[in-house]
Amino acid sequence: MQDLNTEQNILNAAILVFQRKGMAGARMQEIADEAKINKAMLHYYFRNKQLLFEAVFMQAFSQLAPQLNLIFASNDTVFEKIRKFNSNYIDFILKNPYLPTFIIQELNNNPEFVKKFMVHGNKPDPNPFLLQIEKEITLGKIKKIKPKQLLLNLLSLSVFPFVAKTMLKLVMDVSDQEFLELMEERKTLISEQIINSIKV
Amino acid sequence: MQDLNTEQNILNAAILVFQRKGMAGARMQEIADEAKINKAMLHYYFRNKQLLFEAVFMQAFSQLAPQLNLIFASNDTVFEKIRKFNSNYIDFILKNPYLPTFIIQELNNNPEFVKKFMVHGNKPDPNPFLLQIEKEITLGKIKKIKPKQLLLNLLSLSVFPFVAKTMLKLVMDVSDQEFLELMEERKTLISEQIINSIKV
DNA sequence: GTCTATAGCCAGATAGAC
DNA sequence: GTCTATCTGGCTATAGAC
Repeated sequence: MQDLNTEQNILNAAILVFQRKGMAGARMQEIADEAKINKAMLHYYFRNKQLLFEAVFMQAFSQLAPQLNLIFASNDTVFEKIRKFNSNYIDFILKNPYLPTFIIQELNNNPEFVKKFMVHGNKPDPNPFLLQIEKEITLGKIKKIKPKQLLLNLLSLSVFPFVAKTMLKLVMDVSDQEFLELMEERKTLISEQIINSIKV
Repeated sequence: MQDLNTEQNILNAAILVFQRKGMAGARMQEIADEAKINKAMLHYYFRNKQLLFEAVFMQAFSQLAPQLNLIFASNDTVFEKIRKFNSNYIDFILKNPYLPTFIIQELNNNPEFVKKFMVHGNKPDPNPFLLQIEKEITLGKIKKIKPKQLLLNLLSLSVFPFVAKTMLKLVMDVSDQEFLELMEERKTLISEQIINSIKV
């Protein structure tokens, strides 16, 4: 796992630390320790903290967006997309549980900065999905609802538990194991609830 | 609005800055500027940054929890609680939009620290609500569902849009005005969707 | 490419006059 | 209680040997 590539090794360590502490709270020394290399190496490879952070953020963000667009832009029906979204996306987040929190946190602390990454193929584009919802409503295939509200519901139900995991575990008194089981169950639970709410 | 009380004046300024930048990113100078007082005053009143932060966090947290418990512990039916929760809680967050993000962010960055506040009447306690759901399921009043999943749905649908607001505005191309309208609509929209999903 | 040593800066904290 | 001036420590960043 080590030394395949010092640069990727640093990135992996930086992801962990930036995710735990955020940009401002992260320490270059802690990243170096995590990567088991010398602190000076960080500067050798990434010049400074800001650039290292941007590399980490870029990598995180560019994983998330295409994943979303793949589903939004496919040829499936709205029902199928909802099912696929929950199944695939929750799976994806389970494998990268830090991503949503990290992105939302840094986006809140530094909204301007993030817009830099919102270009080319990196921007999540829900428009195809929103237009499709309009269309299926007109065709009488699903109940009337503001497309953005439907999308909000979809995102809220699937992403929120991960963002608020620490709080939820505390408040609802849930173990890591139970949390995983609940998330596993949600893959289908949420889909059925949403579909049920718009089924004609 | 100023000088009523220097201590509260500082707290108000600190809330703003800590919310924008988080504990690590916040600067004592920025808080002093925001409060239009001298930096030394911060130390005079709150001794150090950590204690000032704890005072801010405590104030934020102790607003949120009772608000929740009031609804969870009332004598209403599950349906009524769901309606009240969405109406009251979204209203409350609209007036304090920084609260959920702030709490979730600092809780993620420093899980240990937060447990200090999770005592006395300050801990959100969803148990009465969870037990009530079990009971109404047994009585055949609502469909079978894991109580925790229902609570997760409720919290997700109402809180997530606020936590992810910056991201959502960017991705869904929504103005502040439109965001408010969507949230206003959600007060009833969400309730009906959730109730619909568990109605026998 | 990797390391040690250190420069330089910035932010939290305090001393002390008023 | 409020201010100015200043100390101190910690952290980013670089110089330079190997």
